[in-house]
Amino acid sequence: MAATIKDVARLAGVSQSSVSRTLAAPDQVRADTRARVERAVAQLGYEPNRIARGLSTGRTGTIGFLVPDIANPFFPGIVKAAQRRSREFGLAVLLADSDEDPATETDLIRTLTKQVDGFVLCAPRAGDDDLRSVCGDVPVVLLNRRVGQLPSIIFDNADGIRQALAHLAALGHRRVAYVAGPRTSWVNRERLRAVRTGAAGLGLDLFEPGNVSPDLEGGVAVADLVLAASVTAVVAYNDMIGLGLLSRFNARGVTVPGDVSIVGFDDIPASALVSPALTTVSQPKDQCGRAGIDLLADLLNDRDRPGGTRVCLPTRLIVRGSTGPAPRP
Amino acid sequence: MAATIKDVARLAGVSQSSVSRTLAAPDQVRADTRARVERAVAQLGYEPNRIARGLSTGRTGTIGFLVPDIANPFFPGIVKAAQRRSREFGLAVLLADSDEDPATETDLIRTLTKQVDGFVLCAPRAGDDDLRSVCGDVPVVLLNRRVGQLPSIIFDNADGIRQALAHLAALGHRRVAYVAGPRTSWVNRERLRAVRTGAAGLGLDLFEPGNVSPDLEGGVAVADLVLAASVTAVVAYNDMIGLGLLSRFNARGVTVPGDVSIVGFDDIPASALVSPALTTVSQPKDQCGRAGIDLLADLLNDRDRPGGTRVCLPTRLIVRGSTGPAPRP
DNA sequence: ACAAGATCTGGAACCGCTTCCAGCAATCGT
DNA sequence: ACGATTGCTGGAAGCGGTTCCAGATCTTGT
Repeated sequence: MAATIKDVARLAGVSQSSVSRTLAAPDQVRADTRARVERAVAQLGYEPNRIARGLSTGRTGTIGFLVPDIANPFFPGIVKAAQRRSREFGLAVLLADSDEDPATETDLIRTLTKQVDGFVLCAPRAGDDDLRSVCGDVPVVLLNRRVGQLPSIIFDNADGIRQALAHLAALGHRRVAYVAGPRTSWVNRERLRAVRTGAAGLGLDLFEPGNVSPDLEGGVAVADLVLAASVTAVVAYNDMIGLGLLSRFNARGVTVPGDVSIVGFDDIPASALVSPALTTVSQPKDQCGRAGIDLLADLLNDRDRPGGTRVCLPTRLIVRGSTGPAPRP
Repeated sequence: MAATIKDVARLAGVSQSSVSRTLAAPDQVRADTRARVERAVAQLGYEPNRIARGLSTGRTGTIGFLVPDIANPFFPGIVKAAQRRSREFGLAVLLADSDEDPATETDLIRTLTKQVDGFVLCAPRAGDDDLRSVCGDVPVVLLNRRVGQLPSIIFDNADGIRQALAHLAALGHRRVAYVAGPRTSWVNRERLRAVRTGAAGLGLDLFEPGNVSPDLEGGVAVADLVLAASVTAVVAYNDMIGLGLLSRFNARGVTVPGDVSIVGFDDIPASALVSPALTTVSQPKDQCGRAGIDLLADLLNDRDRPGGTRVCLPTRLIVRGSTGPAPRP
């Protein structure tokens, strides 16, 4: 059995209180008491039981990290960074995967809420109101989603889209398609809006084949529609759709970027591996995960943040092989 | 503030004990008492505080799930399945990422060990003895690793390799390379052994360029060595190495599978997306994650398992575009 | 050297729940 | 109808910490 605070107290010849204090507020105990306690702690290899501590302090030293789908290549990078940062704060991470289902999501939050000090909700699928009601009970940081004034870390989707469109325009493209993701996705709405204003600003002719599921199949399914619309370039809601387009174009003998250019969004690992490699908008995922934990940690210690509680991270266009000059008509 | 057991007891007009019993062992309380408690529970929306329960029962309802690198595409699928299964058991999952470092790994296990009921260690990097010592304190299930008689779920690496070599032999390949992964990896040792016996059995000439890191760079770095050895096919320790080989071959104008065939191992998502798509040995990852939780749950309830505590899951060769008939000399 | 103040310490209550134990009521056998 | 089981229930003692409070000890100023 592991040593308890009582064992330490007995060995050191002091009271439990003193042991507790030595650990929590060393400057409140006399040097020699502290020394004896520390010796006893070392000798017994004592480490406070976090569960017990949690019961009396109401703080568990654990945070909940919720993702819609950990198997989606967009998320592991964020989780990893968050994980690493949490460890630096001595926080453990309770991972929850909602399987893209809003009901499961709120359910998970509800059941986990008493075991954690706070939540990081990564691209939550639940509605604004549900999210707001959750945040009443426990500190929450939103990642890749913004709801009112709630603390959040987002990427500069609009600027990413702007860069992508400017890149295409510079290559001589005049008519481009935007393949939208799920209608209910906050990020999709952001990107869609940016595409519309961006296209208008650059004088681009915009074709919108509608919303598809944000995976390979979605891209494959919409590819022929895009082709029939005689665009010379297509911007995809995300890389998976972009890869689906690429795959279907290849299959139909449409050359990329000779006949049509493709730009994705997210810079998932696979995008660099296909050929031609996918031009895409990259987001600092590790920074996002890290900043999410930083923000939550500040919230937990109700520290004020100089930068405010709503962070926007820059995006960057990565030009690879899938974009090239527009073909001559 | 959330309702406590006291509130429920007061409202129902019974003692705390009865409330507790109603929840834990309903058949030990009289029907009408139970009914009153249940009504009070419903009315207050009471849910027992797991922390408090954990303190008195010594069980937290949480399991630790440790991976070497969640950003490695091999793991998210397993984590996801494990996650889903845990939820069915009412278990929460504490995720830990060791960053491929054995010391971090044992450290994580040690610090988390008092917050969890048990661990699932996914492809642990620590040495056998460290692992054994951990398992003394807390129930542990090993995934993709076997250490003595410890409970474990592994894939049938040997059979996967056998299938891959048989496939190549059938295509007329006579001289093949095996690009080994990290020397310290248990899985690598398994696969290497299987390659040697398999090649001998099939009368294949085996070239071993040595160990490389199990990522894209590893594959790229070793590609020229493989080529210089005039093999017609190469089996890679894993898909990332396989993709690295493919990429370098492409760059050098070596056609795949015209000049040389490539077989990977793991069937990560990207392998299906590249062209030619990578022939690879697939492992039932979701089954693995699920079985890991099942096994741990049995251990936690010290149930006896009919199947024993060491499970071996089948592997399956997925033939794609990267393998073809051996070129005529 | 002594009172006032500051510093340190131990006792005890408490966090929310489980579980042992004793007691009481209802049931049973004869 | 009576004692012996059996079935339920409430009280209370933990689980392992933290923290408030009162009292003991040590400084300090004079």
